Amino acid sequence: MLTKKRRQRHGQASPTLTDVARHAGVSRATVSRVLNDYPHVRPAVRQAVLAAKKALGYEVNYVAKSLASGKTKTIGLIVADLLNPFYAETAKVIIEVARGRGYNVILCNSDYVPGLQMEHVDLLRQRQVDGIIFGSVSYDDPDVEKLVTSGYPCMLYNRRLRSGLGHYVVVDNAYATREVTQHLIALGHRRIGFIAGPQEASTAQERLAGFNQAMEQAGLPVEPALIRQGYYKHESALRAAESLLRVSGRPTAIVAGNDQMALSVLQIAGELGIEVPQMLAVVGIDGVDIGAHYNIQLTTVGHYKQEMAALAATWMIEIIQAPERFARQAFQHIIRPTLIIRRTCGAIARPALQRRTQAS
Amino acid sequence: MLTKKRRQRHGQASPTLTDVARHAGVSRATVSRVLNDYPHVRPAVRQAVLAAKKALGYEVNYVAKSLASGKTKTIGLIVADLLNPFYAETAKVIIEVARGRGYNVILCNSDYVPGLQMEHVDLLRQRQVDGIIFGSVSYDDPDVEKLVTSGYPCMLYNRRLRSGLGHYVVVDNAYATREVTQHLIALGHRRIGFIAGPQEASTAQERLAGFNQAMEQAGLPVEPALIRQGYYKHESALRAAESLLRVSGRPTAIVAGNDQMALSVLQIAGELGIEVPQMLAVVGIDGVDIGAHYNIQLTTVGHYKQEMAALAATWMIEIIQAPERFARQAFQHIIRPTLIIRRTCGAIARPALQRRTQAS
DNA sequence: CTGAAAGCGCTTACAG
DNA sequence: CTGAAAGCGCTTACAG
Repeated sequence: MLTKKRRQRHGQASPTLTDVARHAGVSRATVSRVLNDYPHVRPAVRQAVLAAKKALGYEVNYVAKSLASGKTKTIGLIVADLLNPFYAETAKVIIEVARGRGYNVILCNSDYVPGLQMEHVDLLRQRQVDGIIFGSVSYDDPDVEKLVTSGYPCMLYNRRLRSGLGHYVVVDNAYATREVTQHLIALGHRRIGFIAGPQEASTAQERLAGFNQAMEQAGLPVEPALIRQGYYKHESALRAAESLLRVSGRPTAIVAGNDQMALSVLQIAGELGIEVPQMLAVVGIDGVDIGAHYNIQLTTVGHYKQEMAALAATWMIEIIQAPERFARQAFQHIIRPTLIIRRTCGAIARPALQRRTQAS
Repeated sequence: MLTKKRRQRHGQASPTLTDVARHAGVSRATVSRVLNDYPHVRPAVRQAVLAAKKALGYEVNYVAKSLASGKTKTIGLIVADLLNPFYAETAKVIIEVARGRGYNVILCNSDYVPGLQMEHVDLLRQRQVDGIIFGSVSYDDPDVEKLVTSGYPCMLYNRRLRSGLGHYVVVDNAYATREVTQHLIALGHRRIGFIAGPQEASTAQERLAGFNQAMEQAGLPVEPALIRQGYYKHESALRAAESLLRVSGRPTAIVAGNDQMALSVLQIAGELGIEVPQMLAVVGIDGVDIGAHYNIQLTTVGHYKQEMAALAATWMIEIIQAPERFARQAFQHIIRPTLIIRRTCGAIARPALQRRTQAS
């Protein structure tokens, strides 16, 4: 009486492929073939196997299958912060695209800490995930570079490596920031503040560069005193915005390095009694959903996050399934975003009512 | 020359436990023992194994370990909608608690579709996850009930089963809704509208019941015309709120079944030119982060989601690790939430500035 | 078209 | 305290 381990644990054991084979009177190899839709199986045999499977209520054990086949049909996804709507919104798309192709995703939060990210990478590799999608890679990260050049299936989205290595899908950050800055300049703003993301993020550097470009092209001075570090985090962005708004000769407009920090600026402005957009224009970047809310109406640059996430997931899976296709040629895609003009920039007197009134 | 499969794939193979054993001159069993911190191993042998591991750069293969040990150290988490901040915020806590105890989580999105949830359950079981945390179980769900009574490790949070089966951690929804409704009544409101969640959610039924209780206790009539279905979704809540606000004799206050729908009410009120809180009081339930934003300042019932998520994760793992402890006695925890008074209910003339000014 | 056999990389009683 | 052996539940060349 050979008791399977499972039998010991719960009262009853799940049937295995061996059980199905016995029930159908065929070999385990044959069962495996029909279960995996191999071509050359006699219809009668196929029917018998399927009947046995149904009779026993057999379900495949993916762990065993993974060990034998060398693929887990699982991908790891590392984001900086699930509380930043940008990551929640892109994670959702990635999870759904992956699911549509039979992949599950293990979600990890690096909390904007580069060290934590590598811990997750190690763990995910131990788990034998088929690939890893990074939402928050550091601009210079020797570990990730090594991983990428080793041929390990990786996909970067949102941020990329300074070296330019690896497969990635990003937005044209300099363009995005130029767009939004030029928009403010066109509205007559001259003293424009900027709240930057952390140095180690490519997005932060590129967005700052775009801001500087727009200012210079307009012949406006870039005052260091008007540039503050917000680290893409709510708390630090609050402090950055507050100090920016408490100086004498404060800016008349602020470009936030992302929507999350733009929300922080709106928070502080409100608390300080500085009316937006009458006394201060505020713009962000990312196009997170909440920015469209009536009480927020954040002007931003967006319309790219869904595409970015879908591309990242789709091509991650392509790379996993045919790595040789991508060994020489990296998949590198840059999306051009769209300026979304809403209320906080001051360009619109009152909100449009079209959509709602028509829906009534 | 026995080429491992891995060797065929990439240029080089990862070292296995067998390699470590050979390198250290011991058996694989011994390597396994030191790697898993078994007590009775001679210190010298332990050192040798650890040295070999380091020399080879060995990392465990969790898939093999899972197959042999029968545990994957992975839990499944099914939420209704990652775009609802409540789920993003609780998912983050669950992922972090799990990580602290060595568990990874596979995140699934049921999109409020009961059928999709069962698909995910089947997939997660095939993946041999050690347990499943449900964030959005249906009030009546024979499949989940069967799963729960079969002894499969499950944890429900947020919602529970009508049968009362299973381990769960929920908030006292009736109390929560009574609190917020009584608050509105105390402020003088008599015509109060309610936007309900979907029938199949225990939270929706309990919150509606709490609303009715508060109204009845105050001797106020519950007018069916003032109760609308919002399904916990933005789009349908928009429609529900709009129809509620366009009737003649519209309510002076609206209780939304959750914060997500309260945001929808604020959206519509804004678009219709109905000022909050002067012309309409709005309250929600959940205490999502964005509700605290200056531009929103949503009165709600909260201060429970972190605890709920942490308890769900912690006890899920306890149950996984000692199922016999919970075979007779279910873990069932009900959290009493706190009323959070902010601006949208009209109780506060102008927002408090304390925190900020003190921080300056 | 199908089966016997080896193998994936671990763990775990069972001896000693 | 340690090793030999069996086993976890699959897949995959290799024959036929």
